[in-house]
Amino acid sequence: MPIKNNTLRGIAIGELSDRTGLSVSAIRHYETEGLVRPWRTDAGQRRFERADIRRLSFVMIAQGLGLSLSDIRRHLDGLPNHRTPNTRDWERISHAVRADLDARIAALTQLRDKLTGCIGCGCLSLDRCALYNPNDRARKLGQGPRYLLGDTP
Amino acid sequence: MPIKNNTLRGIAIGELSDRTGLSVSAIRHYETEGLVRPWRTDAGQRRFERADIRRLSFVMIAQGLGLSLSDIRRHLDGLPNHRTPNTRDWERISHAVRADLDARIAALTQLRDKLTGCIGCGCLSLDRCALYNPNDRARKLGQGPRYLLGDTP
DNA sequence: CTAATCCCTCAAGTAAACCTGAGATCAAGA
DNA sequence: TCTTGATCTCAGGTTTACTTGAGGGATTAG
Repeated sequence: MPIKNNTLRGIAIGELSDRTGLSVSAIRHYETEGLVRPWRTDAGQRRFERADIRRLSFVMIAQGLGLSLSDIRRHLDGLPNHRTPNTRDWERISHAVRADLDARIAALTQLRDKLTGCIGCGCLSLDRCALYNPNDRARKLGQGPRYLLGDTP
Repeated sequence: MPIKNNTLRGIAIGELSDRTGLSVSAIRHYETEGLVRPWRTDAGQRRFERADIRRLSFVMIAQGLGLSLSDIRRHLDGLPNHRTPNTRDWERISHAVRADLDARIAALTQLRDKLTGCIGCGCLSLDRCALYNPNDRARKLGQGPRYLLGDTP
């Protein structure tokens, strides 16, 4: 049976997986993306801290809100490095996430209103439709998939 | 110089590219995705119709609104097959797109309000945060990237 | 007729966010 | 000590929406 509740020796990746519901591979991926920074045992195994559970919870929540991992990393970088983040710290970055969300909702609402105005006007043609604005459309950021809404590179 | 305005012989892909602003490769890709269905010359070259310009405009607009190609194909399937779509047809599918948008805005707004409620409550932990609802989070649709907002498979 | 375009079909690459082995090591209970 | 079960790394696959390049016909102006 795996080790449980061993705070002093740190939390192993499997246990963290159990506690967060994230897969082991996802957690490893988050490490390579800089979202968590576990220390290593002499043998090279990852050990996490209790605070990382909340960190990963934030990642999951922010993803549910539609943020990309790089967005999330950017937000997490707002946390203190050399002490465990407290409630106020989390509050601060949550406010920042809310601002992101507000902006995306506003942009989407604006587009919807344009579309509503266009329906029935015989529009939807390239030459005069307000919706077809090259600058408004998702810009090409190199290749790969476009950011669906409010593209954030 | 390329052929222009040859409606009888159909529009070649290069001209369609010039008229829509889409790249040739993008148009070919849209064909493989079933968004346009050009006929072929004896030699196998694609020929498009005038109505395809509007069709592609719709694709571009809908993409700007954040719809995926499969979403768009689903909408385009609502157009008549054996005659050129008229204004009323386009109106109808535009309404459907609007409904999609409304739903996404509503979902996003609801999430934002939950987040707002959570800020300052010392929340953001897996056990009691309203934001962490496994069913609300982007579901795993096989692998690949998650749909950023209101995932639509 | 020929050079200059245009077009065609694959195959493979790109970015994001992981998953799935393969082959090897580590840790802990019996 | 030995045998599971957990971990490790690294390579390669998946999806979406295309792009780029290779190798080879098709069209047309001159």
